[in-house]
Amino acid sequence: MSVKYAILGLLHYKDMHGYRVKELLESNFGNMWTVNYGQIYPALSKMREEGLLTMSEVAQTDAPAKKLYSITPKGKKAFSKWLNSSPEKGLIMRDPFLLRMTFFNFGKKERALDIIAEQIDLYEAQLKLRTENMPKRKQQDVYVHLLADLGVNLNKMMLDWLKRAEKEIAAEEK
Amino acid sequence: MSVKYAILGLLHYKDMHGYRVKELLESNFGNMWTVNYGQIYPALSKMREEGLLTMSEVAQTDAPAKKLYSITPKGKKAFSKWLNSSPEKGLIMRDPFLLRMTFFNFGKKERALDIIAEQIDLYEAQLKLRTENMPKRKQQDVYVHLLADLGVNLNKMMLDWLKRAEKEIAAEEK
DNA sequence: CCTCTCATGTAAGACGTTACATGATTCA
DNA sequence: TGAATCATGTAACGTCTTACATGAGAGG
Repeated sequence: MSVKYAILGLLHYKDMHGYRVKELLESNFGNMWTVNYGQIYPALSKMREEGLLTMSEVAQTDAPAKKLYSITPKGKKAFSKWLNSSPEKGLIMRDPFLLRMTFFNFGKKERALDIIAEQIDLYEAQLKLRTENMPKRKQQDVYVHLLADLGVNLNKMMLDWLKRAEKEIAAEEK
Repeated sequence: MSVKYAILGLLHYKDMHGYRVKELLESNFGNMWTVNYGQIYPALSKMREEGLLTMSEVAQTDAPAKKLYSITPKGKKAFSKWLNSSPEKGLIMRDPFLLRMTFFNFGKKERALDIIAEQIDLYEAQLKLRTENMPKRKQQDVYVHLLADLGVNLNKMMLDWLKRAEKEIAAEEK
C-alpha cells in the first residue's frame, strides 16, 4: 500500500487533512499520481486505528470543519523503515493512448494522426503548467526539485516523440 | 478493461493461446506491461462466452495441450470500435523508487545514493536489452517500431536524469 | 439562484496481484 | 534427480475507480 507511505511522508512537513493530502499528492509531488477520496479517507482512518496518526477536529467559520491528522512517533518509525528498504519491482507506465497506438496498423491512418494531435495538445498544456510551477519546486529540497525536473523531462521527451511519430506516420504510403 | 483490447489486438496477428499472449504483451509490445495468468485466462474464457473469440484445443506431442483462440467477426468489430474511440484519461506512471525519492529529505543521503546506483544498474541492463531487440521491431509496422523507440527513449532519459540526480545530491552539504 | 471551492465520507464493483495446484517434456 | 520451459487454471486478497450522498460559504 503506497498511499499509506505517501501520506506518512507528507505529514512530515505539516499536519494535514484529507482534502489537502489529495491536493498535494496530485499537484505538488511526483506529477505522477492520481489518488481519490475513496482511497485517502479510509486510509487515514485505518492508519489512525493502527496508531500511526492522531486526529483532531478543527472547526472553521468560513468553511466546513476539517480533520487534522498528525504523524505519531510510531508513524515516523514505520515511514523510516519503509524509506530505507529496497524499492520493489519496477516502474509501471500505462497509457490508454499508447495501447491504442500499438495496434493502429489495424485502424485508419487519419484517425491515428488525429489522436496523436490531441495528445500533443494535451502534453503541451501540461508542459506549460509544469514549467510555470518549477520555480516553486526549486525552493524546496533537492529531491522534490529533481522530481519536478523529471516531470518536465518526461513531458519534453513525449512531445519530441509524438512529433516524430506524426512525421513518420504521415510519410508512410498505405 | 484494457487487457481485453490488448488480447483482441494480438489476435489480429494470429491465433494464440494464453501463454503466448502473456509472452507477447510483456516482451514484444509496449515494454510497459505486466500481465499475469490470473488476468489472462479468465479474460479469455469470458471473451469466448461473449462471442468475441472461438477456441479449439490442440494436442501436442512434445508439450501439454494448448487452447488456441481465434478472434470472431464480432470481436473484430468490438476492437475496431474501441480503436477509433478517443483514449480516456492520461498516462499513469508509478514507481516505488520515485515515491521513495520524493521523500528522501527525511532519510540518509548515503542511502539515497545507494538506491539511485541500484536503479542505474537496472536501467542500464534494460536499455541494453531494449537496444538489442530494436532491429526485430523495425521489421514490424511503424506503430510497433515507434513504440519500441519510445521505450528506448524513456530508458535513456531516466538514465540521464539518475546520473544528474547523483551529482546534485552528492554536491549537497548536509 | 447557481456554481465553485472546500470538506468528508461510503458502497459497489472493476481490476490486479500472489499464491497455490497440476502436469508433461527437455536438458544437464 | 532436479531444474527449466511449456501450459492451464482458481481462490483469496488487495487496490483503485466510480458513483452516490451531504453540506456550508463565496462570488457572480
